Amino acid sequence: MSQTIEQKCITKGVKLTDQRKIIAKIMSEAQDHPDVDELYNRASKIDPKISIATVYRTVKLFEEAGILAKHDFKGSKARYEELIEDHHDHLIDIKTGEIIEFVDEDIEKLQKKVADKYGYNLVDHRLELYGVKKKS
Amino acid sequence: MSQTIEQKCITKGVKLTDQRKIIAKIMSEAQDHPDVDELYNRASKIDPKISIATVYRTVKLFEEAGILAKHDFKGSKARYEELIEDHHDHLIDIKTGEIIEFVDEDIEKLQKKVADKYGYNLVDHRLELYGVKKKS
DNA sequence: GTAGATGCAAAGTATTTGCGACAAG
DNA sequence: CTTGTCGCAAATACTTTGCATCTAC
Repeated sequence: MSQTIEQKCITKGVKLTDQRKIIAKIMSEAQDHPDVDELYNRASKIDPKISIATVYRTVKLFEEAGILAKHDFKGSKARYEELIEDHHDHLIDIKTGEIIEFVDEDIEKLQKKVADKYGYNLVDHRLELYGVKKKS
Repeated sequence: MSQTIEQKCITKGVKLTDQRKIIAKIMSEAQDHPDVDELYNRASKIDPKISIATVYRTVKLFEEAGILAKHDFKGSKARYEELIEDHHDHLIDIKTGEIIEFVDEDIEKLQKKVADKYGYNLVDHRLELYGVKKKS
C-alpha cells in the first residue's frame, strides 16, 4: 500500500498548506515530468494566486523530504517526478522530448561492481539514455 | 597519434586566437574537470585581460566542435574536460568532489540493448555514479 | 581587407531570499 | 498563540548578447 504525497508529508512532519496540497495533487496525477514553470501553470489553474516562489520552495522541500525526484536532463530545465519505491532510469527521445522510464537490474549490479572496484559505496547514480526512434 | 586541442581547431576550421590558445593549453594540461570560473582564473594568470565572456564563448564553441565535453554533475556548476577518443563515465566522491573516470564495456552494451528494446538508437548517454569511500 | 573574435557592460534565465501579512497545528 | 509559510519584489548565480574595436587569416 503506497502512500499518497499528502500522506508522506504527514509521515515526515511536513506541514500541509493549501498550496502544498495543490502541488502534491498535481504531482500525484502527473503522468509526465513537469518542470517548475509547467507545475506553476497547472497550479495557477487551481489557485490563480499561488506564487512561483512557493512552487520553487515546495519542490525543493519535497525533494529534500524524499517525496519528489529532480532531474536535470541535458538541454532542458529541471524536471520533477514523484519518487516511488521502485527505482528507474530514463530514456529520453532527443527529437520529441518524450521520456521513457526503464529498469535494468543487470546495469544496476554492474554499477555497484564498478564503485566497489574503486573502493566506493554507491550512494546514488544517474543513468540517462538519449536516443532517436528507429524507423520501423 | 592523438591531436592536441590546437590541432583539432585547425582540422575543424576553428580560428585560433590568443585567447583560444590559452584555453586550449589549460584544458590540455588539466588533470581535473574545471568549471568556467576556474578556467577563467587559470586563464587570467596568463592573460589578465581575458574576459569571462570569452571563456564562456570558447568552451561553448569547443563543445560544439567536439573538442570539449561539458558535464553537469549533481550539485555543482558545469565542468569541462577534453574530449578524448576513448569514452568514459564518472564516479564522483560526494564528500570530496573527487572525480574518477571509468570505462565498463558491459554497461555500455546493456545500454544499447535497453535502447533497442524500446525501439531507439542510442545517440548519447550519461552515467554518473555518486559514492563515498569505503573504510579500508 | 574582411569576416569573425574580443571586452565590456547590460540583459537574460532560473532560482533564491528578505520581509510584512497570514495560517496550520 | 506561535512557528512556519505565503506572496511579492528584489537579489543572486550563471550564462548570453549588443556593440564598437580589434585581429587572424
